[in-house]
Amino acid sequence: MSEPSKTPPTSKDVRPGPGRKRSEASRLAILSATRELIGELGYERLSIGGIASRAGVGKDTIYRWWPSKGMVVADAVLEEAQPFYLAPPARSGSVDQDVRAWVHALARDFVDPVRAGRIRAVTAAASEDPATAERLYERFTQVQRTGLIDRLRLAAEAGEVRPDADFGAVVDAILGSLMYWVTARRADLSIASVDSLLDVLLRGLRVAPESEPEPADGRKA
Amino acid sequence: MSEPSKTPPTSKDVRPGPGRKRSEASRLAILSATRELIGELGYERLSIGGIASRAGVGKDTIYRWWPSKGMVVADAVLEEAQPFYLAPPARSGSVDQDVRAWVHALARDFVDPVRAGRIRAVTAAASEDPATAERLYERFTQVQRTGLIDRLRLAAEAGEVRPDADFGAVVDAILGSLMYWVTARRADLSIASVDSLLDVLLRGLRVAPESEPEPADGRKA
Amino acid sequence: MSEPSKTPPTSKDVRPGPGRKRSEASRLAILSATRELIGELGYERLSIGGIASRAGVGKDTIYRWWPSKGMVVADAVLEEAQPFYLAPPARSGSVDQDVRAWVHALARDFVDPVRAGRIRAVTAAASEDPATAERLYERFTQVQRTGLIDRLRLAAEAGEVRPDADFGAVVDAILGSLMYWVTARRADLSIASVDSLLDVLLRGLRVAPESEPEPADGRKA
Amino acid sequence: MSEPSKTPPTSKDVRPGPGRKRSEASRLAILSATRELIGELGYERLSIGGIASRAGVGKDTIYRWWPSKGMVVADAVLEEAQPFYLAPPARSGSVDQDVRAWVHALARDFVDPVRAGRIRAVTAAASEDPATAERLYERFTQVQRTGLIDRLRLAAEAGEVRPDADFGAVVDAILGSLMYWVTARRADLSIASVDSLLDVLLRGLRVAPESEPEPADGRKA
DNA sequence: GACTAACCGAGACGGTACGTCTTGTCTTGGG
DNA sequence: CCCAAGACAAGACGTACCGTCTCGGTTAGTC
Repeated sequence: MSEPSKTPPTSKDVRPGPGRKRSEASRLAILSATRELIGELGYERLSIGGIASRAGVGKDTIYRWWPSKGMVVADAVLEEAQPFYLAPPARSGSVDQDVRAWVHALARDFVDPVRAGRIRAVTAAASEDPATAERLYERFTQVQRTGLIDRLRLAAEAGEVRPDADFGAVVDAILGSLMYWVTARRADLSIASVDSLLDVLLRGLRVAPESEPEPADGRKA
Repeated sequence: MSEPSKTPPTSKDVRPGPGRKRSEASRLAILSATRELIGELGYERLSIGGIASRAGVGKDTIYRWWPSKGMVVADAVLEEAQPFYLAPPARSGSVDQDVRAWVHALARDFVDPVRAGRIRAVTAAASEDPATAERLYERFTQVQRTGLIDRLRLAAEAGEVRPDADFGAVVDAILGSLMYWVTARRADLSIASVDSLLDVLLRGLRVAPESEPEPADGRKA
Repeated sequence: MSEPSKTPPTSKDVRPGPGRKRSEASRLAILSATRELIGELGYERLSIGGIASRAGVGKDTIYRWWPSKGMVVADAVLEEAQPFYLAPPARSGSVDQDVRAWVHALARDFVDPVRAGRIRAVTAAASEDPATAERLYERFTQVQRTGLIDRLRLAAEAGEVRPDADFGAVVDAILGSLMYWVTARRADLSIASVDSLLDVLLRGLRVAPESEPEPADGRKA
Repeated sequence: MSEPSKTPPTSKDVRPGPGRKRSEASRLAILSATRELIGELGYERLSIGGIASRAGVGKDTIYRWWPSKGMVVADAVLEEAQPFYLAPPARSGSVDQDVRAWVHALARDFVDPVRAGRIRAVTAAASEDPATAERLYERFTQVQRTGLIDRLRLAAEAGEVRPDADFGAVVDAILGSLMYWVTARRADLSIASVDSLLDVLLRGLRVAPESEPEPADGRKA
């Protein structure tokens, strides 16, 4: 979940060669110090020097393995990310049940102040460095997005939801809402609101009970 | 749209007193230079000194009137924000038409690279300074949010949409999606996706055609 | 002792014309505030803004009448300089008595901590601004120097001291010693040391008791 | 003549420890740039940033090793101070010859415009910062003072000069005069004046040729 | 008694320098 | 070759003053 990002020793391309091996202790100390300092200072006031000093590590050891502060933060947060929401939703029941259960689990995590702080840190990191954004998207967002989309597609095949909806847009609305609540609105992310949004979305996705003639009016494209 | 932020001369509480008056030319030069530099450098590489130098202004003149880089950016962007999406959606037709028209207009703005860059800048500013976040929320997000919510409430009174939905959550899903697309996903915000999301949401909000028995299953709270 | 230095209303060249007259109250407040702040902060940490604020005066009122911080300090100190050492030494006795009495009076002033602080301030002012140095030399040092030299010349005419000595050099040694003690050596200026120096100098100036054959050896030029 | 002033590695108290060593090249570049800028701008208009920029060095490298502008100037000037006047006067002849030779050498240095400029700079530095004054006194003035006093004391033992004079006061008059000429009087320091002062002082120090009864009159203490 | 010019307080202005902080690189000595 | 320590060049930070420039408001004269 956080191998060297700069020179990833992908399998065999690096000869074991002479020289001291990378210190796992240092790597862990750096990521752990980073998580601590995110909690104490937030992303902006975090500094590479501060992490090195807290971790009892030379600054160069950080620069040797990570290209930027954002990447360190990304790895630090990813390392402790809960595994359950990197797994796709269950397929054992109705879409409603499965999606709701999965989103609830994620939302509960977002509600925790420590986790929310890390989400904000990681968001700030992404917003100032495209490479970090890319990494986070690949390793975090995309996994969730794909999992949810696939579950919806399965439901479509099962005839539970309309097959012609843009599932990507729907999933983005769910994940975007959560992000929006912990970053932009900084407010009370309530489980009730999440639930209510899911109500509307799932109802909107449901196959028309009869021959409802299309949304009809107001469509642009 | 960008009166002094530090000592807002709220109506009459500031006597015209002695001393040179604030230079409107400087204020405009600062905000204009800020917008230019956001486009050229992005928020992170923007510096107070750089703004001052580009604007032909002393750094103190910036620090005298704004408490942080974020606030300068907020004012710079707010000053040129289009007025139409600070106005509420029209009430002249179906909810579908009115909401769609309003969201389209906003989305078209988000698609413009210059505007999108400013949105990202303003988002970064908000994510590193709560005071800036607060200002932006008050002056930008809240206005839009309230406008949309009120339009939905009106529709509820008119029997167009279900009155028991959490309109706040729905609106946050719309605005959150847009934010999410220009910041986190950094991807192609397509009008088609926006439209598709609106389809699902509006359909989900529509009053049940008959005695649909409630979402029923999977509800948590 | 401290008329306007910038635009000295030398007699008649300025028509009395209409317009408000210079405020004597402001002038006094400025010089007085300057003396206070010299005591509290020393010359280096003194600022024009600080003087203006302490004096309850606009900065421009200072800049209108004085060209530099050094000049304000010069005037502030000159205004309260004791008159006795701006008068020449008495001519009522032996050179020894007259010179010693005059130098004692001056030295006693230099020993006072407040006065010594002002001397140091004025010295710093002179060392950073030639115009201030010039003004202080004219109004302070030169007066003393000329007075002492004249007294020694009178003694030479009276046959009390050797007429071929360089009285300027001797007087500079006296005044230079005092300056040196309060500025460079920052040490204990003791009246005893002054006395001892005067012993040596006056003895060295005394006419040779008999046909002493000249210093003879070691002369360079 | 200019080891680190902040953390002087006095012999063994600093373990050689890990970490990059202080760059001698930077140290020399800083002191050399300082001397250049003293000549071009004078002490007052000298700035740390200017020194750093001229030396091709970061500001921090200056602040790391010197506590103030004054100290940098002190080290810069001390480093190129001529060694001869930090050595005591010769003891190879009459006091007259030895003292005169030594003072001439010093005075010739003071006459040189570049050296005089440095003396003025160092004086200004001392006058605005006690710590700098202390350092300069220890490393420069005190050495000269002690050397001269010792030579006079030796002469006293040899019966060349009166043993009861305050040699400190006499030496201060010599050194003070020189300082006074280059700083306060800003005037023509002429070798002739120095010589004349030495005439008077040395004559005044000479043992009374016969039973001269004491200065007698006018003595205070 | 109005006019008018200069002075005054206040304080904003464009600048320069400050001393601190952080960045990313380089160097040293030890493992 | 890795690592901790830490010096280095670069440059942004926010503060303090500089000396200049409006602002209204206040005094004197002169019409």
